[in-house]
Order: sequence, then C-alpha cells, then structure tokens
Amino acid sequence: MNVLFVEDEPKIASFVEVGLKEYGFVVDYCDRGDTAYEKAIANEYDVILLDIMLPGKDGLFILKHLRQAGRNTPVILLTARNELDDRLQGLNLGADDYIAKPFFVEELVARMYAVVRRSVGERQNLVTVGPFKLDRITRTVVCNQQSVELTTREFNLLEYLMRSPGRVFTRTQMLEHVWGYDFNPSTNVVDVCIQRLRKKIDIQGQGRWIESVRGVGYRFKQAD
Amino acid sequence: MNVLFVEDEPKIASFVEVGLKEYGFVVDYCDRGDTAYEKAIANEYDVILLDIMLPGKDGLFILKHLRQAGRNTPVILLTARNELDDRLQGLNLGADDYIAKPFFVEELVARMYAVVRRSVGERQNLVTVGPFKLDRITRTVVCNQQSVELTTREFNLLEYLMRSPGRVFTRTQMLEHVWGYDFNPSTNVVDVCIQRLRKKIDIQGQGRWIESVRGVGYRFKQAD
DNA sequence: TTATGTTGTTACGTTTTTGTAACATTTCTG
DNA sequence: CAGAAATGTTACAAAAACGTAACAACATAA
Repeated sequence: MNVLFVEDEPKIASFVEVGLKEYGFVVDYCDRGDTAYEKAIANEYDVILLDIMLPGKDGLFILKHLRQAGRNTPVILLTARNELDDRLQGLNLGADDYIAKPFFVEELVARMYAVVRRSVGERQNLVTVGPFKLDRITRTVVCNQQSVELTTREFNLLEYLMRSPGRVFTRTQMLEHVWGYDFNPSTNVVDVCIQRLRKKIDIQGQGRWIESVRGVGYRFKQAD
Repeated sequence: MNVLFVEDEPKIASFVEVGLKEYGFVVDYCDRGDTAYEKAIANEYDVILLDIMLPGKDGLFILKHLRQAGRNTPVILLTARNELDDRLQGLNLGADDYIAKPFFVEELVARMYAVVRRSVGERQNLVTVGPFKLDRITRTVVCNQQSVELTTREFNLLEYLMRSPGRVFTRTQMLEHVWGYDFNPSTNVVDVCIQRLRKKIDIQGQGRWIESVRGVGYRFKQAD
C-alpha cells in the first residue's frame, strides 16, 4: 500500500516512517504543506497521513482543497493532544479518522487498515462513467456536480447499464436483472424506461449517453 | 446506542434487557454463544455485554476470536462472583471492563457509557450534521442553539439516520437497528415515526431534513 | 384515580411511479 | 422508393408508495 506521510517534526517523522516500512507500506514522506498538496493531487495514494501543524500550508487547508478537487483518498489526521477543535473541524472537512500524538505505530496501522477497508468498500458502491457518478449508498446520480433525480426503476436500470459501459444488453437481460421477472414478452417497458432515462440524463447536451444498438438492445456510452 | 446482550439465564436476561431499554438502548438479545459470535461479527455494536458461562461457545472464546478478527468493539464481561480467574483472563483477552453478578442496571449503564466514551474518544458521541448536533451520551439534540425535544424512539431513529448522512436506509434496516426486532412486515411505524420526527426538526423552515426515497426508504439530508 | 405522554395500528387521501397501448419516426432491405 | 421492422414518443389509467390524522393500548406521573 502506498502512503503519503506528511509531518514536519523530524523525530516523529523518522520514527513513524521506519515503523510503517516494517509493516510493508510504501511510504512517501514530505515535511511541507505545499509540496504535500501537489503530491496528493498528482498521485493515487491508498491513504494519506496528515499532520495539522505544518510549514507551507496547514493540514486542514490541504484536506479541504483535496476534497474540493473531488479526491476522496482516505485521510487520517495526526493531531497534538490539545488540538481538539482542529480534529472536529477536520472530520467535518472530510477526514476519515484522526489519531492523537504521541501514538503507537501499531494503533496507527490498525486505523489505516480500517479506513482503507472502508474506502474500498465504498468504492464498489460508486460507479463512475464519463461525467456521471452513481452512488448506491445515497442512491444519487450526479453529472458534473449537478444532481439528477431518478425514480427507482430508472436508477436501477442506469446502474445496470453503467456497470458495464460499452457493453450491449438485450431487452430480455434488462428485464431479468432490473425488473426481475418475466414480463409479457411483447412489452415495451424497457424502451419506455430508456426514453425516460435519456430525457433526464441527456439534458447535459453532450448527445446520447445511452445508445441504441439496432436489433440487439442498448448500451451506455463508453468513456473515451 | 446498539447493544449486544449475551446471557443465558432467562431471569437476569429479561430483567436487564428491560432496564437497558428504559435507558434508550437498542438491545439485541442472544442466549447462545455461537449465534452471539456471528451477530458480533456481522454488526457494528457500540458495546457488547458478554456472559462468560454460555451454551454453544463460552464468553471468553467469543471475546478472543472477536479480537483476533480485528474487532475492537468494547466488551463488558458479566461474571459470577467466584469466577475471578475468568475475569483476569478476560481482561487479558481484551475485555474493557467486567461487572460481577448480581448488579444494578444503573451501574452497568454507567460502565457502558464509560467504555464507549473511552473507545471512541468522545468522537462519535457527538454527531453533527448541518445545524444539528446530537449527543449520544446526554441524549440531546440541538439545532442552532435551540434544543429539540424528542422521545426515545425518535431520538434513536434520528441518531441512526444522522450517523450516515446522505445514506439511504430501508424500512427493514431501520426496524432492525432502531426497533431491534422483527415487526409485522406490513407495519408502517417507520413512516409514522419519520413524520413525527419531521414535525419536530423541520420547524426550522429549511425544508425537509429527512428525505423520502421512493421505493427504497429514507435518508438524512447531506450537508452541502 | 385521573391526567399525560409515548407508540403502534388502522384507515384514507394524495402524489408519484410505472406499464400499456397507440401512434410517430427512423432505419434497413430489396 | 416502398414496405417492413425496429425504435421513439406520448398519453393515460392502474397500482404502488407515501403522508396524515385519529385512535387505542400502554406506561408513567401527579
């Protein structure tokens, strides 16, 4: 696992870095806030360990802008005992956990595993294709920061299609997986539902997201 | 707060269960060791009350394997007066506290609060979403410095929803976690309780805080 | 006891969703 | 181009889901 470790106190830093490496982590160490932010944006870390007090830019600033940039890499804040307000603020800004200094490396590792597990789990519930983000937990669909309101059936159908972008599904497949049982074979519910979906998601002007494949069925447009 | 309560003596069990419910706990009761273990693994309880002498698997066995599985849900052991060795062993195996039978429910509750507070470090005991602050220890809800009076059931439901803002919960999930047992499947208590909650928390004018998700359930509005 | 508050149930009105059907349009084939 | 097949579009009615109020059962407190 790749870790970005941001901490300015040299003593703590080297101690923790060594400890993490013993556990097999690949540690990218950084002692300044500004460079930390660039690294966090440029690379895909599994988890970021972020000190709050930092030269350059402070930890909460980094966290805030990271989230605003749409990155949801798990972040664990490293705080001094007395920075309680910072912690609360941090959690509001999207931190996944915090740990108070001084701490045992074992405890830090345990928490790292915990947040990573959580984020991996959440990732399976987040389907992203092109500008669309579909979240199974909140049952929301967002397209370019704009939320799209769908009914249950529409949501389920879109999810089914988006899970395999580019793949063509037949009407029978959609009936089986989205409607769940055999319908009157002469029904055109699928077509109608596709239309309704299109009406809602194609507003964005970018042409058709759900393409018809004549004689076969429909598919969600693959991202280029 | 959700409690897993494992105890095989029926008399003690019902007595304690009733007492805990009066304090607003959502109690999941279990009289066998093997099923208790499965429940403990499958769900995220706030605290587990564990009798040592049990049919199926004994309490210490459960505790040991729970910890080996990386779960650190607080555990309070319920022991008979003469099981001193067990207690010591239990603490070594990762129990957070123990209480000797017979005990007063008040004392048990006090210890439960203590271990919960310790284990999550005050953090998850204060849930803040938008203008709402919910305190799990004092069982109070405040919205913009104004306190909101809720009944036990309403509080538990709100807590459940607020702990995962934006996440959609089904009625079954709410029944399981807030009501704690299986209801007549055609009940609409959940809907009614949601209405009652809305009446109290939506006074603030800001529209609906608990959103309906047609065909699925409800969710607490996510802060923007 | 009476009065009060909580909670689940029932019944009913309202809104939203969804499948059907009928018709329009496009696409393909000969 | 004609005709057929497939898909697109719209309107509507039935069904499902939700909101609401009233009530009954129960517990609690004065």
